[in-house]
Amino acid sequence: METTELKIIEAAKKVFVRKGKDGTRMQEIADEAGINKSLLHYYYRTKEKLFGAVFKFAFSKFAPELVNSFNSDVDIFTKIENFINNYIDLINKNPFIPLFILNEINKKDASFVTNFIKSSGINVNQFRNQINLEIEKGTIKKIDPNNLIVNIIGLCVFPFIGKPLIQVILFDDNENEYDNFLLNRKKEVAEFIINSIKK
Amino acid sequence: METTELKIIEAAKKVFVRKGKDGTRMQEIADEAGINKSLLHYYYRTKEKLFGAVFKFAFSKFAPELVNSFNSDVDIFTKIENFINNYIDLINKNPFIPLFILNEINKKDASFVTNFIKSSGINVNQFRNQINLEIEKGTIKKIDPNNLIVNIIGLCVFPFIGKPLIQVILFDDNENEYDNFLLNRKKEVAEFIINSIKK
DNA sequence: GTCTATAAATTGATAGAC
DNA sequence: GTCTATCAATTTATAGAC
Repeated sequence: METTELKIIEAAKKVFVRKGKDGTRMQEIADEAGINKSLLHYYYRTKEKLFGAVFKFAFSKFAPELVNSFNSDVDIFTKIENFINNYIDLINKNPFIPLFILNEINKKDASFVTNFIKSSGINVNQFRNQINLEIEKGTIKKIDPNNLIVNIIGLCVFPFIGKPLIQVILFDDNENEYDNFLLNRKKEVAEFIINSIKK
Repeated sequence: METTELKIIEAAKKVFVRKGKDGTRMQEIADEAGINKSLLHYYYRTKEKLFGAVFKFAFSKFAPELVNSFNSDVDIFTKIENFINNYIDLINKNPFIPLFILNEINKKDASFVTNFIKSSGINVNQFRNQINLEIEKGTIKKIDPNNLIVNIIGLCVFPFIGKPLIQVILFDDNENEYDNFLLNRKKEVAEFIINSIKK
């Protein structure tokens, strides 16, 4: 099915994610969708509402993976490895969404962010408990669970949002080398984290 | 000294860094500086040129720290600890600059990024060699230097650009708890990395 | 539902008085 | 150097024909 509404939302995703809310022109979305500008307003009354739909989509793309991976019922090392594999795969398929989310969410006021995330169902308690349990059991070294969680996510996300910088500084602007770097990244991150926490 | 030009650039930094190039209005910079909008154009002919000055400043704030820390002549563990301490201090003093840089640089075309960074003098060869040497000597475990460098920087930067998200997800939107988390972060990151690479 | 035409508001930039 | 007034272009949004 290729309805107009679908064409609009797909085009809006492309342009908003690449250029941000402020940098996006309704005309460009219309061009990308191959339709008239007025039709955008017919389906989504305002730019703000269209942006809202795109933002919600972008966020909901990444939240479930977080929830499912962190709450799955496997041992801690497998869980960490699974998360890294799945999350980096996901970012690879949508490389511009993380920076888009981080950027737009930093502009929103606090209450919006709170309400939005609360309704997304992200909950890390199960994983937090598991980390503390493994520390008690002596499987892993003592570490603050919140710091470990931030480390895991940060190590997955940062290479993508920093790509233009890293590619030039570390790889002499060679995109092939950078793609190769990203290919190995899953293995490297998992190893780096496991090495750090394993007793 | 409180010249007009200084007031303008200070105001421009504040607004551009918070709202990005596209989200910034010349009027808002003028208001922030307490002067007339026309004066902005008198000193910096266009918005683009004023933005250029701000972007250059923001970047040059973070580049020297990278260069100096990575090229200093100390043992690898001290170097990593020093870098983390200095870099997180620096971000703490300018918490919105990293996301600003990452966001704007992702919009620029590749040749601009290349030329800009090349002229900034960032060079990681000394540090890269040191890592390889320590691996040979058996001081640290085998690890790809580029991955280690990305890990170090990412672990420092990510908690700041992800603050609004992390604060809600991990700290129930309690800002005090998050500030406390950031306070301990230097120690935690250093420990996490050293634990991972030390033999 | 989809288009053309146009309104209404915003905004970067300039001209010109002081 | 600094201001007021204003232009010119852009851009969101709507009205109305088909």
